[in-house]
Amino acid sequence: MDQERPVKLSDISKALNLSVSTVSRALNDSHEIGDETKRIVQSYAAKVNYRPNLIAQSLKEMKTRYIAIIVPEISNSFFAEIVNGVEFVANSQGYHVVIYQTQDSTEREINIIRDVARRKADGLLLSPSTNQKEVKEVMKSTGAKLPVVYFDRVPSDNYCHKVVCDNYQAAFDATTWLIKQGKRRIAHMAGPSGISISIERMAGYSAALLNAGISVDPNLIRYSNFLAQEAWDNLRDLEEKYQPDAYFASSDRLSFYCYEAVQKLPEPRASEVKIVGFTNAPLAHLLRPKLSAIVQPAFDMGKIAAEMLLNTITKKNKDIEYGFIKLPALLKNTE
Amino acid sequence: MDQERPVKLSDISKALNLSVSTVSRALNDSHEIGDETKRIVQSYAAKVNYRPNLIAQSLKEMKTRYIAIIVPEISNSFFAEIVNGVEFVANSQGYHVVIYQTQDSTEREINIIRDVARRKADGLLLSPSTNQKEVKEVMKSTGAKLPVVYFDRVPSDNYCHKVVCDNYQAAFDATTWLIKQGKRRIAHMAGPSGISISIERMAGYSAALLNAGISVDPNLIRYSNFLAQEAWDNLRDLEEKYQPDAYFASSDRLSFYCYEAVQKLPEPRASEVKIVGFTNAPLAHLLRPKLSAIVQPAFDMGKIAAEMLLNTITKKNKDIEYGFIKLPALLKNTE
DNA sequence: TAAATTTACGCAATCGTTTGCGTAAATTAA
DNA sequence: TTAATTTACGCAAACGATTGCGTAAATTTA
Repeated sequence: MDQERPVKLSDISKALNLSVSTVSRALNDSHEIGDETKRIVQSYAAKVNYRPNLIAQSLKEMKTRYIAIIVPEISNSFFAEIVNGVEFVANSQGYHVVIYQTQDSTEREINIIRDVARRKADGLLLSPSTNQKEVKEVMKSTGAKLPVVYFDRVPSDNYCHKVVCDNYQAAFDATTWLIKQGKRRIAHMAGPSGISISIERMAGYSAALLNAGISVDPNLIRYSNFLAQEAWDNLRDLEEKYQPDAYFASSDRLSFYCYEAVQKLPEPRASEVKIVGFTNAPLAHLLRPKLSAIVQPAFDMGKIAAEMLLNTITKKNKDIEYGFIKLPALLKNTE
Repeated sequence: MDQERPVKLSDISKALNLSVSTVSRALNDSHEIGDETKRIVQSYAAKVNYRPNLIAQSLKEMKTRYIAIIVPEISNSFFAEIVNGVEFVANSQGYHVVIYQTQDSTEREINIIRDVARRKADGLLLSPSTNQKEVKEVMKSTGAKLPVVYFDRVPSDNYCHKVVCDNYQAAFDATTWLIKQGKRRIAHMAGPSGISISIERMAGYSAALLNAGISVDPNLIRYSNFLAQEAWDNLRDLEEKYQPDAYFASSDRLSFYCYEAVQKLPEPRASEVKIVGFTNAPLAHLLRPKLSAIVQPAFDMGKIAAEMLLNTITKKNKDIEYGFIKLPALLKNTE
């Protein structure tokens, strides 16, 4: 039953003295093939372990039955959980998921999008590190009609599918909690300015301060891109000049940079400065002193994003209706 | 320059009054096309943003220019780093990497291997959660001649490409270090029995004990599969009955289960029991008390595995020469 | 019983490329 | 000047599957 090369339809057709088209239809259980013939073909195909060549199928049908997801990095637990949610839904509907990493490089991101288009993925889940306009340009220039669902970092307009968590509320809650702990000089380690998550988290942070009668001090707000050096420089500068009594960190990485920097401070500051940050890392709750965490419902975000994408892929009526889902994020590990 | 659907060769050929074959050859810089024609075709193709359809190319050439990597889970830093190493090499050679997760399910693993074969990946990097024999069976039944490089968990025979770290030495060093810390009742939390890494790490652990004149106590050795519950049960049982003074954990997950279990113990045990475990998690070094870590050179393992795979893919002479690379792993975070 | 319909299959085009082969025209060699 | 070669292109098959259409034979209908 083993063979040297994959069995194809014409192998079966020759062996059974049937035409290729009959074999194809028999395997696809077409009504225009006799029951007896079907039985013969199907059992023979099973015996020789026939598997349709997916490339040929894809070329014919102009469908690949796979969706792509582009994330900054897979080792980030937040994105890993999203991927898991996506796979959960996609696999259950017979789709495969191809994961791409941009490592937060615009160049890589654009190349990947081009490649996804050329390989004719049926859809794309995207959390762009890049300028939104540029992404849409690239997408258009491929000429592909590639359905896209944005998640986490999303465009500001309403002409696209989006899945996010309630960044504003989460940032508000986190900052408010720090204030309740008696903190007043709360630094905000923000991600790159200009992208949706940074803007919303900043807004929540500011609102919480103002709500508590604390004015927003621009000196305590630092934007960092994805390079570790920039974050470290910001942290050192903050410690030297302003000595905040708490940090609110806007991403997984920034949370850990903050945590590490604070732990290196001399006591008693090291154990007095409180930190709360966005993170889905399962190890975070093992840290002492605690790193309080805003945990996003990443798995669900992935599930929902995949469902939206597959819906638009398989939809018959072409009138698009853009979806915008916002899920709550929870503050955890606050003793 | 934008268009509604992707431009294909025949679009260009019509627009320029040339045959499709001439256009194809011109774009591929064939010597049998005049310089002037080439210039015209290439500039027009650039103008209309022509990108070859990779599915059609793949079907024609029976090559897809992508390789697959199958890992238990991507959120595990060890595997994430391996993937990064693989992508580093593969991308530089024009290959794309498709990542699959088995979540340590045999069923998923087999389905994925089948799918990889059907989609005609040019090669496969595999760290099987599954019975080796079964994996080879499945591979054979697809009829695909799919080059494979195993990494981390590898078959015992020498008729395949393998990349591993020196598990024996690392386990020996880790155990020896614990002994030097004055520990005698060192428990070993091992992974599933029967797979290469478990066997080798167990051997290193035993050798270190014997080397120090300590007999190996089977009660202190616990095999756990990938389910958290099993590990927790083992840990509770160990604590109730034997109260080891140190733990040597054989994987990322087991390390953290151990760490968490120990931290929950009443003092002074919680701070006296020492733990050393295999982990590549960047957060591990932030833990206090320390979690000493055996760090595998995951990025390099990924690079080497990808190089081996791409070599066998692109090799002209068909006589296979199997490679077996073993890299050292380092004990870190031991103050 | 003749006509209409259904059943069960084969032929050939198609998806978008690549490539072996054929062939005029242009060039070189004899 | 004629023959041999090279240049520069087009035709058509191929990769492996799906599918519209055509058509004998079998069945049903009038």
